[in-house]
Amino acid sequence: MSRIPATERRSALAHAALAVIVRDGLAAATTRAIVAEAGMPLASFHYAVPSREELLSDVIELVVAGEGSVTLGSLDVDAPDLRSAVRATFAAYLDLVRADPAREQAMFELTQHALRTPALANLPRRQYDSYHVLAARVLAAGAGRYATEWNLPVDDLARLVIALTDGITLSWLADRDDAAAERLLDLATDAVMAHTLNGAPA
Amino acid sequence: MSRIPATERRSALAHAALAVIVRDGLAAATTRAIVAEAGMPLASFHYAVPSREELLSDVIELVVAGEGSVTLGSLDVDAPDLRSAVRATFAAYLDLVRADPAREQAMFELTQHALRTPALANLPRRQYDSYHVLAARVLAAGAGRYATEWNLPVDDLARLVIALTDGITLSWLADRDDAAAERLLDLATDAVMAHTLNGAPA
DNA sequence: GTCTATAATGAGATAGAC
DNA sequence: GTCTATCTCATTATAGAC
Repeated sequence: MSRIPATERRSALAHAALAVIVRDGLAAATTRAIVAEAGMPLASFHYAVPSREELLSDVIELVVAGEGSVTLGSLDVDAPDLRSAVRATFAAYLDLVRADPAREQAMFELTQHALRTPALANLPRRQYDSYHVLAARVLAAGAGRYATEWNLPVDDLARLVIALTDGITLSWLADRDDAAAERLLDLATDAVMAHTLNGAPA
Repeated sequence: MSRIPATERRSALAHAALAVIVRDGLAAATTRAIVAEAGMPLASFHYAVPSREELLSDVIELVVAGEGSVTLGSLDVDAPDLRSAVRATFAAYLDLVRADPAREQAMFELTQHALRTPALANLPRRQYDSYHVLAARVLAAGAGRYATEWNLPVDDLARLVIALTDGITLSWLADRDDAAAERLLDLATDAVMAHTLNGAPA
């Protein structure tokens, strides 16, 4: 494990830590588990990072930078209309959650940890800012593509989308009820589509 | 600390643990912190409870039983119409979160912990069931009071309400943006009111 | 039955050999 | 610079005095 600069090691440790947190949870992400994941000796940890808390800060930076959460590039371009595109995008997101539930759980765990840690307490704001920015971009692109407009600021609608997304995720994680989740996707779609200029009736 | 039956001690420990988790987070809820909160000597812990994990199971039972989360009895009876009542109820909930953010955070932490622990993995389902039942009851009562009907099964709408509630809570916890939260309450109200029989335009 | 005192374990962090 | 071996501390859990 020689010839690797400290900054690269630090980054490798952060990625390894995220992998451990996703697989086994935040509580299981001990320094030992992290270096084992990274294939490094234990002492490399404090050679590259001052403390475990600082590494967790790095991990949350990864998440804020979008490396942690599943991301959707844009509204489904194959959909015949905006409503279908919105529905398909919510559905695609839920599919990603279903395919890797532990990943979304890890995001929540990291957010909660940051909120409890004074030195990290400002990170969740940036994390949700990045979510909101992403949602706003997707909403704006969708309106443009289907020649529609939203009847309120896209930032407000973005916050609704992220709130719905979190709520969809948490309820599915709790009860794994696919049928109920599908019905919830319909209602989430309605909630968004109610704010097109012409009202967009179902 | 004498003459207290083991079952009462166990219950006292669970309540003390919940208090510690709310105040300092789940990671800080060590056996020492819990017995200190309960005013008991350390050895009482394993006299009343086999292990820390079993006590956490008790704590989640408290939450499922409704002792943990803030609960709203019914839709605001002073509201002039159903829309106002729904808006006021969402607002009242957000006020409770704002008054005691750590409590809602603790609920999320306990849910995530349960999902990561095989022996507790079925508890979040019951937890969310109880949320959904509560929401369904409030929705049904509200429709009755204002002589309206929901145009879909109240259980489906209840799931939307809980999803919105979780989303509202998480976004506010992350950025503490009161103004944005207020606008989100408006959109959440719209989302619910879109499903009254007559469509209930804003 | 209750609690003091003490294991036994696993954690974060470091000294010092190479 | 790198890693083996170790330190120190906090944790869960228990033994044994009263």
